[in-house]
Amino acid sequence: MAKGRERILDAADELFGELGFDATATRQIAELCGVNKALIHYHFDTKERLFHAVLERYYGRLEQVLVPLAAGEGPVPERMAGLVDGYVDFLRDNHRFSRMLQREIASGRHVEQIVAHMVPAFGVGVATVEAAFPATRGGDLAAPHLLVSFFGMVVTWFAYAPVVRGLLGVDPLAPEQLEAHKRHLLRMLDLVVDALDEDE
Amino acid sequence: MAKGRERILDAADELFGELGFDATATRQIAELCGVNKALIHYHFDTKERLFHAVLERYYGRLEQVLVPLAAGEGPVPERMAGLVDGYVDFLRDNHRFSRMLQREIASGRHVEQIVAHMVPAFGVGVATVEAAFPATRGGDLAAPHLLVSFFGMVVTWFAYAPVVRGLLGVDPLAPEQLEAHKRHLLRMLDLVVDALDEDE
Amino acid sequence: MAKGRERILDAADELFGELGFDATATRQIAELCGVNKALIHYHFDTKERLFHAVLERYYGRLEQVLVPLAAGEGPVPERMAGLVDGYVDFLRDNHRFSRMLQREIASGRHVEQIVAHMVPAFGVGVATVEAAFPATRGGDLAAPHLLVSFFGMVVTWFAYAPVVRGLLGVDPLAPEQLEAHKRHLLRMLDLVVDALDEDE
Amino acid sequence: MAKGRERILDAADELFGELGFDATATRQIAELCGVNKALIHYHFDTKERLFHAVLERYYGRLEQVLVPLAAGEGPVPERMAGLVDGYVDFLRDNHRFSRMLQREIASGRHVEQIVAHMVPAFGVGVATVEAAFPATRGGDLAAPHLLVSFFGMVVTWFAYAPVVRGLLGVDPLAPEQLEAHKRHLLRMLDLVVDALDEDE
DNA sequence: GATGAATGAGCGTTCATTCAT
DNA sequence: AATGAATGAACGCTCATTCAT
Repeated sequence: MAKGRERILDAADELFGELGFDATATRQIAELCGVNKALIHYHFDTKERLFHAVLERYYGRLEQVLVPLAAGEGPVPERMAGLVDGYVDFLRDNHRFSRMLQREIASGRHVEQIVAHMVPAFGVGVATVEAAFPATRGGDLAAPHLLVSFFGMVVTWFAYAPVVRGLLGVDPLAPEQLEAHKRHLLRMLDLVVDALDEDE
Repeated sequence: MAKGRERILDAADELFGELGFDATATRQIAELCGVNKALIHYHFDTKERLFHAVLERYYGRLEQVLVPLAAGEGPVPERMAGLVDGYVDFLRDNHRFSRMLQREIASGRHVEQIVAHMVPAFGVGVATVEAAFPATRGGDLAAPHLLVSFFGMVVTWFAYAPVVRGLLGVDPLAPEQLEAHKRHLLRMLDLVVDALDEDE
Repeated sequence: MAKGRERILDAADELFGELGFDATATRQIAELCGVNKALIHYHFDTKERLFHAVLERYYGRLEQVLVPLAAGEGPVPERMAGLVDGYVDFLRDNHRFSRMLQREIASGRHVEQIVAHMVPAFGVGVATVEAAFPATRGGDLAAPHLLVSFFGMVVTWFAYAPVVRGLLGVDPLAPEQLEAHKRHLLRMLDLVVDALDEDE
Repeated sequence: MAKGRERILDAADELFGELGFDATATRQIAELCGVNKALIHYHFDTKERLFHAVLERYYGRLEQVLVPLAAGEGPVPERMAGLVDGYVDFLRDNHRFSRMLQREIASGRHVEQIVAHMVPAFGVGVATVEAAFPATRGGDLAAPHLLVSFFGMVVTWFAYAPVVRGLLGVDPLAPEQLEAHKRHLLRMLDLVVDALDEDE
């Protein structure tokens, strides 16, 4: 059975994502999913470990989406575009994930867990880009900077949704806006790939 | 007089920046600057308003730095580069500011205050870019997307410092790393400006 | 179970009755009955609601005593005397109740709750007196004034116990003094009933 | 000058009377009369002594009203009626006084001060009644009981104003209601005096 | 006479956690 | 697997009071 466990995870996901780790009380989680507060500790021991489990569930889903895209057989620039595309779609379908990430990273907490998941992905990314464009190693478009910049461009659009909404007057998470931003990101990628090709 | 007020602001800045709003207790702030807990409430009324005052102090400094750069007389691309440069320098010298921003924005709190400061700056930015490159309006390199992307690229490097450190094995906030990233950002800007020039 | 709940109620009764709502700290209540301070909020949510519950318990007891006396079959004057008698006895056995009432009513707080309990009793009282002595309606011995006066005479003896003690040099709550005052009240009632009979 | 002293007393009177001793903060008093909080302590030392001064001012006024009425030359029953009349008028013109009294007496605080003022008045009252109606000494209409009862009847009407308002649906402190209650009290006094005359 | 700054003690309340059942 | 009762620690905040000016 263990139906309670999943319901707790869902409620914790919602509240941690919406309010943040500190601002979420275990009492709220228990109330939201209709179980006793003590049951949370029975299943997850501490609030910290419950948060860990929520993050872990997200990373499981994310890797299921990104690994096939990264491991594809096509040319590198197309796979990079596919990853940007897939990552935007994933954040759109898991809109609380990016906010959770931003908050906790900036808080310096749970960073080990996040880094542990990012390091292998990042390693593969750097290796792939450097294999495709060996001349750029160490240049202004070196793989590590590129990856961080694209990661930043994608995630900022989601994490800053409330700010962007206030600035542009439209909902940055609405489908047409997301598509527009995706086209923008792919164009940026094009510019970079063209520059890398020239450097070659 | 009012020496206590400044000392409280300094301590609040440090703790809010390091731990976040929720994870910082007024008791900690009082202990850090050696004043009585009640004095915080005497000067700032609530913890919320103290945080507000800390942010406000940062925005005061930031505007003092950015406004002259934005209002310069030179060609637009050079002013854009100057702004990227100045913003990176500001975040380097106020390394807690970007983390505070990331956290609170992602938490959806204090967003009104942040937006209130960003809107005018953003408005000027969009108008300036569109005046310099009128053909791009509405395209994949439209001013709003560009601004958000560059803002995201700059701030991510700082806010994700702990992650980047774990990934690269070097301190991303060390002078040489910051310079390298600045060159990367300026190169990205070059690519965009070139593309905009071609579109013209 | 729920042994703690009753012990908290008892301790709250004692301290609210002795010191008043404002002058009683939840910490004191917890210490008096040997439970943790947080348990009070677990069972009663707020200090306000705890006070409410204490009052409610008193009204439950009071109604159990007075309703049978009021609903008796005998002649009205005898039932009035019975009520004075029963009310004095009740206040003697629940000596903190009248002080709590005086204080909170005079403070204008919890008045809704008190009025909610008094209104039906008062309504029955007025109707009964007016049915027995119809000619007095609107006169100087009109039922509402009479009821307030007798209520005032009874309760003042208890609520002003410390003053009366200082004035008379004897304990007004000692059995013989209470009996003397009860005889006084019944004599006052006699005078009124005789006057009402004459007016008829 | 000492203008500040009087303004503090007025503000303290209003707030103590309306909210009670505990529920009134010195900060509120200072804000209400527009002086600095520390000035209260400069003039009155402690909150306790400030309350004492407020009460003292009331007793000064009350004695100025009642002493001439009690010391009159006419027959005792008429002087008793005059006292009831004068006391009702005084409480009407100083409507916060009775609430303050009820509250603090029931709280058992400031009782020494109150008793100190009541004892001489009470002594004179008892002596006068016993001189006029010597046969009643120790009976059911003995002077102490009578005085407490009439004091209770008068003051209850004022102190229980919120309750009476909820019960009767009219404002018990409105002029016509006060007059009606005064007539009621004088009628009660008549009944007692007639009974005392018969006992003679 | 009057003030702004500062304090120590205490407030009601909430927290994550534990435990017996 | 699940619960109601209970706890110790900490929370933001308010209090009457003090003090230097």
